[in-house]
Amino acid sequence: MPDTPAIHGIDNSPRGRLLSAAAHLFRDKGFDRTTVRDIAAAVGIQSGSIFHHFKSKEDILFAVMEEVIRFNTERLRQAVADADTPLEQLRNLVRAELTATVGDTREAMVVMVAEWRCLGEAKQQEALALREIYEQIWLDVLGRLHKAGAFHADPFIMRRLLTGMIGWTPNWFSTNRRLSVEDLADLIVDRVVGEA
Amino acid sequence: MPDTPAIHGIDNSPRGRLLSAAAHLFRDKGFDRTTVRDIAAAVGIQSGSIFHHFKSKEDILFAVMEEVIRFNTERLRQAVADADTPLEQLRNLVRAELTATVGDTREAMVVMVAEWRCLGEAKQQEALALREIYEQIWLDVLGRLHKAGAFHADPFIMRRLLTGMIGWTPNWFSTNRRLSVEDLADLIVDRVVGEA
DNA sequence: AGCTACCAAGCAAGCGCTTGGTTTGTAAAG
DNA sequence: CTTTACAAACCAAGCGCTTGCTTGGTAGCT
Repeated sequence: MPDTPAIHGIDNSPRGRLLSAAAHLFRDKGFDRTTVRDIAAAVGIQSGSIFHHFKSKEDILFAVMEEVIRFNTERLRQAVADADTPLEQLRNLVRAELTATVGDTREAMVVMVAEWRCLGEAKQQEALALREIYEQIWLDVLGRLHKAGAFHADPFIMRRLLTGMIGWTPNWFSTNRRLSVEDLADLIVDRVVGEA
Repeated sequence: MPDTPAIHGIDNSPRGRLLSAAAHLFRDKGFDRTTVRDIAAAVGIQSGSIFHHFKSKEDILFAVMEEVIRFNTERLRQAVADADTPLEQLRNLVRAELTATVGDTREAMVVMVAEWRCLGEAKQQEALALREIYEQIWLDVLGRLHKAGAFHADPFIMRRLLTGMIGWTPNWFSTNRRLSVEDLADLIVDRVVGEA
C-alpha cells in the first residue's frame, strides 16, 4: 500500500520500487531483521511475489549494492572531470561522496557498509570488484596531490582516514542544520591538505 | 570444547568466557546470524544452559557492550591523567581509543558500533548513558585545545571526524605491519592540530 | 497466445527459549 | 570424618513460532 521514497539512481519499475523499499528497510532494521514479508508489505504485494523479481533475499541486497556503487562511481567520475586542479578535484570528490552518504543515496550507502557480510562469498567478491573501481578514482587524485607535495602521509592511509570520516557522517550529520555539505566538505579537505 | 581468546577487561568465570566467545561470534557473523547454539558450542555447553547465565540473547549483547564501555572509559581517564599538556592528552586519547579499537578489546568494540540497533529501546538508552560519559572525556580535552587555539573547527564536529577515522581502522589496520599504533595516532593527531 | 506481474496457501527448517531433572563444588552440622 | 544441605552449573528434550522460499494457479496487457 504505502510508498517509500525512491533512491537516486534506481528506476521505478516494480523491481526498482522493490529495491528502494528494501534499501530503506535494510537501513532501518538491518538485513537480517528485515523479512521478505516486510519488503513485500512496503510495496503492497504478497511475500511470495518477491521471488518473481529476485531469486533470493540475498539477491535483493546485492542488487541494492550494485546499483548504488555503479551510480556513485559515475558521480565520482563527473566530480573529477568537473575540476581543473587536483585540489579542486579532491574537494569535488569529498562533496560527491558526502552527497552520496548523507544525501540522495543515503540509505543504500549505509546498507552497503553495514550489511556487507550478509552477502555470500561469491557475491562479496563481485561487489568488491566494483568497489575497487570506485576506490581507484580516489587513489588517483590523492596520489597526484601527494606527488605535488600537498600532504606527506601515505595516500592509501589518507584514503582510509577519509573513508572513516565520511562514512561516519550518516550517524550525526543532519541536512537541515546550519552546517552545509559544502562547508563540511571544506572542513574535511582541510584535514588532508593542512590548515588547522 | 574449543577456547576463544579472552577479551581484555572480561574475567574468565563461566559467564565471562561466554561473553568473550559471544563477542567473537558477534564480530564475525553479526548478532542476528549468531545463534545461541553457536555461542554454547564455542564454550562447550548445551544451548539451553546459556539461559542460566543470561535471561535472553539480547542480554548477552548488552553485557558485552557494557563491559567494554566501562573498561575503556577507565582507560580514557588514565590516558588523560597520564599527560600534562592538552596536546599530549589528545595524543594519549587517540592512542587509547586506537588500542581499544584494533587491540585488546577489538572484537567487542566492533560489535558495539555494528550491532547497536539489535538492542531494544530500553537497553539502547542505558548503553547511551554510559557512552555519553565516555564521549565527555573526549569533548573536555578537545574543548581545551580549541580554546587554546590549537584548531579552529567546532570541537563537536572534530570529535565526530575522529570517531570516524578511528572507528574505521578495524577494517584495514593490521597489527603486524610496519605502521604502528603510535605512528598512526600521531598521523591522526596531525589531522586535528595541523601539519599536513 | 504469451508474457509480466501477481495471489493464496503452505512447507521444511531453524530460531530463541522453557522445562524438569542431574551433576558438581562447598561448607556447616552431627 | 562423615553426613546433610544447598546452590551453581549444566544436560536432554522439545515447544511454539518465524523464516525464506515453493507451488500451482490467475489477471491483465499486448
